[in-house]
Amino acid sequence: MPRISEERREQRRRHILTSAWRCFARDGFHATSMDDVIAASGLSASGVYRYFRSKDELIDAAGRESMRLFRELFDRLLGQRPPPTRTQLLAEVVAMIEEPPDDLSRIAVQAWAEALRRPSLAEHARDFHAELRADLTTLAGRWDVEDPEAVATLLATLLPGLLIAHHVLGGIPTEALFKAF
Amino acid sequence: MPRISEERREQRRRHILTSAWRCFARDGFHATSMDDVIAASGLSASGVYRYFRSKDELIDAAGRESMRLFRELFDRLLGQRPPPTRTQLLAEVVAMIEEPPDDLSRIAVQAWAEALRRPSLAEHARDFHAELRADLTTLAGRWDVEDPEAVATLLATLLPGLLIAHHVLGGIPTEALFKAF
Amino acid sequence: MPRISEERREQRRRHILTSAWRCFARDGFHATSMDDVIAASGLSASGVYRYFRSKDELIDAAGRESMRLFRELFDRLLGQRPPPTRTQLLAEVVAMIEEPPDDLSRIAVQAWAEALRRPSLAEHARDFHAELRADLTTLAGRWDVEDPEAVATLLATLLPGLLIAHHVLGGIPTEALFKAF
Amino acid sequence: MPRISEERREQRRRHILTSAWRCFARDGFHATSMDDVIAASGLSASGVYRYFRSKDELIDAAGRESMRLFRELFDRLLGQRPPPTRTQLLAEVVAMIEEPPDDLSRIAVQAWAEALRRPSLAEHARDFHAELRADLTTLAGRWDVEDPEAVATLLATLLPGLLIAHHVLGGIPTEALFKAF
DNA sequence: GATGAATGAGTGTTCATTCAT
DNA sequence: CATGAATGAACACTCATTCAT
Repeated sequence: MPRISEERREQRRRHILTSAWRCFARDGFHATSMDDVIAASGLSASGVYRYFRSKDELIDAAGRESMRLFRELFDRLLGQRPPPTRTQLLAEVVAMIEEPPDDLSRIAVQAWAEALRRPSLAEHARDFHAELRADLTTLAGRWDVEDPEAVATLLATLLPGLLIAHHVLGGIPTEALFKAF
Repeated sequence: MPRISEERREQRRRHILTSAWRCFARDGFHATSMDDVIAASGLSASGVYRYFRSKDELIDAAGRESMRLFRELFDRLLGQRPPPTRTQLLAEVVAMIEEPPDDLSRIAVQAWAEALRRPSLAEHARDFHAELRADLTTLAGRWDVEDPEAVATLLATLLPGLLIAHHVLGGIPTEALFKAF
Repeated sequence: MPRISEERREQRRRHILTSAWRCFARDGFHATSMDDVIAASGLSASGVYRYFRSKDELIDAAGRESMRLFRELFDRLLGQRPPPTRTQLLAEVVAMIEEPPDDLSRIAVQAWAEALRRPSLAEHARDFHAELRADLTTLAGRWDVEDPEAVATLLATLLPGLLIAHHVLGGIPTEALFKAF
Repeated sequence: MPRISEERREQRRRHILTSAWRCFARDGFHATSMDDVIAASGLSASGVYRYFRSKDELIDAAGRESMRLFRELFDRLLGQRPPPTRTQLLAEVVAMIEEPPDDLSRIAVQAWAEALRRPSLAEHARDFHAELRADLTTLAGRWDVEDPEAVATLLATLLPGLLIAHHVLGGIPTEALFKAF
């Protein structure tokens, strides 16, 4: 029987993950040391290691969390009533990315890079992407498009480029995308 | 007078960069140690440091090189006579990404992630992207599209997604993109 | 009044010692962590610490126990009726060592090494050895030997070598010892 | 081409091994930290690691060295002209053990214990023991004994007991052994 | 000019033990 | 009385980089 409730345990885990999150978003997975995470969490080294067995586990959890949060945001977007039009959807995705804080999308960019060498993250990314495409397909079914699935795929494939445009290239070229899309 | 020496110097520099390249593509920038690079180059530690003052400089150079090589590939594509149609272009970009070796695109993914924290790389990425858009715009001018610049922008923004789809998501959904685009 | 409680206490203590024993025999005193012992015992950390104040105390207890058990085995051997002859005794000691499980003798070897730095264990080892020599002397008095004490001493001194021969050197050279002894 | 001569390299390696030796003799293999060894050597951490890839490698080397030194001592004893008699040999072995410094024999005791869990050390111990028995057999051939090999085996098997008697039990019972042997 | 031995600061992780609950 | 979460100090080891030769 644990002295700490399951709830409290989960809470602590989230606290550590959040602390790591901030470090990861600022410095990247590898330029963040465990000491950075430990200091940010306010716990002791072994306190952190009780909840995450290794730095890798923490990176994994952060990467997955970034995709989970993206799903949540998309779920909200896709669940709107009345369903957004094509233009509205793109506008809202862009707004979502541009809206501070941008921790989430910074970590997503790194998670994709990290997925190159970390099969567990790659798998998670695949799942995320598949679900996203499925949902977008449903939504696109309501638009006046010839092939909803194809349009959904294009949108989903565009996503990484939007993040990179925002963070690296000086901004998302919203106007142009509206016109071309 | 030191003409040959200058040439040799450049040659050496490229050799080191190529050696680092292989390591970076395999393990990422941060999981690659300078010792890895030094061993791969076959030179001595100080031999490497004579040509690159720090690991950061090497990462920078590798990131820039990845963009330079991409430019080269696009230059070839865009310079074709007769100029490729919209569909042809997309097909050739996909073919270029899918064709081994995939070192180049692996490093590009990492370079974008690294650009989040490294202004010099971000700047370079911006330049690359601007040039790419300009060239694509010229090309798109020949297609039957309403707004060539918008189409070029869409294509350029799509690029990161294509790389990630290839490396992480199990393949580029070529068919769907053809239809939607 | 707390009679039963006292009994239970002793029982618990033995349970912990037995659990530690298994770990120590497998991994040695120092490559065994308290967490290993705690996990093996099935108790909580503080449960274990209630019975043994420190790892050192546990090592001490295990070392002493190994000598106590050796005494028990020798007591049985030496108490045989009719008393064993010289050859029989050696044979039985060898049989005792070679008979699995060999936890006991593995720990004895480690206890001697540990006794180099741990006066309390050294003292215990001295006591054990003195008693062993005394008993063997009594027994040797019945044999046809010139100096029973000398023979007993030789036997007692040989003991570590027998254990090491068994565990490290690939077996006790029984035949040769029989001839020479 | 190394900047440091092969000779100097070997010298440094021996220096580190000697520094570790002192620590190991005092505290045992496992209660000695690499920092202890590093401090004793006067080098930096990575300086030590250039010569020994891990603590395990250092323990191995120390264990082997202890056996090598024992061989050297025995070689000298066994090479004496005229060859020692039985009694002389035993006396000299005892003298050798009792003569300070006793680092060597302290480490030997620990090496045997360590050999329980470290096959490489066990193998080395076996080799050492086999050679020792062979040499002793040759020597015993000159004595007036029925079975030289058996006597040699008894002597070799006795060795661990002598060390433990010296270090742990308060002294080697020389007199008794002389009589019984 | 080129070498590679050497470094100090830092890495991720585990340790024996305690104490709030 | 018993728990197991928490700790601080230590652990073995690696890093990017420099400099005596």
